[in-house]
Amino acid sequence: MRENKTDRRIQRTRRLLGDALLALIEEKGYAAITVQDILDRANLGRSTFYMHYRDKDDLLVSEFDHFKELFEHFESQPSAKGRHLQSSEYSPSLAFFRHAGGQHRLYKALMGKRGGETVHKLLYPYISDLMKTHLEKFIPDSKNSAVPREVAIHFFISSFLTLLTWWLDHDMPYTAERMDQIFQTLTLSGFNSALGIRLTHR
Amino acid sequence: MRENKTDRRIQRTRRLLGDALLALIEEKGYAAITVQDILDRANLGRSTFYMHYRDKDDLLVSEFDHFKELFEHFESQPSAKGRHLQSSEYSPSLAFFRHAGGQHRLYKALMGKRGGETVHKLLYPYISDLMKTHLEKFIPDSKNSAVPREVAIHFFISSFLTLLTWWLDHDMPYTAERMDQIFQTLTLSGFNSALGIRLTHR
DNA sequence: TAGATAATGAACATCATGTTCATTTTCAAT
DNA sequence: ATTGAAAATGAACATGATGTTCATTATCTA
Repeated sequence: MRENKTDRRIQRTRRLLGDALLALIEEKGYAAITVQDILDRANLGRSTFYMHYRDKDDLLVSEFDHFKELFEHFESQPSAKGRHLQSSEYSPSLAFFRHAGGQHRLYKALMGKRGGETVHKLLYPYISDLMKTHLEKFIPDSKNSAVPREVAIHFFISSFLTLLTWWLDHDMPYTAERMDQIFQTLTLSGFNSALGIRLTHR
Repeated sequence: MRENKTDRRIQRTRRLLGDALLALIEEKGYAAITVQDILDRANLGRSTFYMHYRDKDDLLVSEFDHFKELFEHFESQPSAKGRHLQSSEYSPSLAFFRHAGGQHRLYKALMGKRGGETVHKLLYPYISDLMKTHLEKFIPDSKNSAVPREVAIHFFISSFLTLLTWWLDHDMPYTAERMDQIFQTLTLSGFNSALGIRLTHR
């Protein structure tokens, strides 16, 4: 079958472009990268790029999609490395920290400082959805909490992203487990007193 | 004296450019703005812009400097509106929330989502310095805290910026005092258990 | 009124973007 | 091995933003 081979050829080109992008993000930051930089790095012709992607952002988005696939695959391993998926104790934050530990390069390029705004605009809603689903279980409907529910959730998600980014930008000086524990220590009691609930703090 | 008049003329031009920039940031976000946009909005000639600023970023930085001047002036009013400067209870976060309330436009353009990365790179160190000075007083040297001091401080400052940004982007649905209280509720207990100290929570 | 300084806008060189197209490479099918 | 379809190529091009230059005009002080 031709299709398989052709696909492989296309995938190879795309991977070259994606790898070049990731490497360049680490070197000079996303904003400073030009399409020509990517082409030079990947040793590909100009029109090749536009054959696969609309523009620089489109390539970045496809790298982000790649990250999502990897993460979701990682998550779907029932208990591969992770005894972290036992229903009641499942914590999306720990899953992210763990996965990031194994996918240093991709995570650092996308979520580190040098990744830039575009990624953040994709990342926030993605993590937000995951966390919200998780949090919904714990948050009561109480109207008279000390802090508006919306603000507390935003705080919680932003704190996680802040710490993940910090960790990656500092070359992961602590284990994923320690980072998650730090995250929980910093946010959980505030989150609890804000909403008048108690999340289990492992 | 000639200087006064000339200065006034220059200042007028600069203000036109700055105002145009701020308005455009609110409309389309900093990244999407072109120098020509600013010129059209301000009704000025192309070369006039480059007579005053090196590039778009230079103009933005000067707006940021303007913000700092305003804030420092606001802070130096011994007790203008604020009984918020009584030494022991002084809180930089409340000062910011209050000042932002009175300078909605400038703050929203600079610190809101649409302000972009450049401002954040200026803003973080600025707020960081202010807060650190404030925090130093409370943080002991203890080496065996639950969370590395560096991480806790980063968390604290980032949380503040996150909430300030959220507040501005949502058109300040709460008073400055309420926002500061929210900020303290969300962060202080975590910060305390992280470092094993107790900040006074007004 | 004269002299100095600021503002102007047209023209220009440079650079990145995204498109087009004729040509070449690659590979599966025969 | 040959062929034909899909993919890769790179030169050429149009467009639009950037930042500079300069001769001219406007503005204000002395």
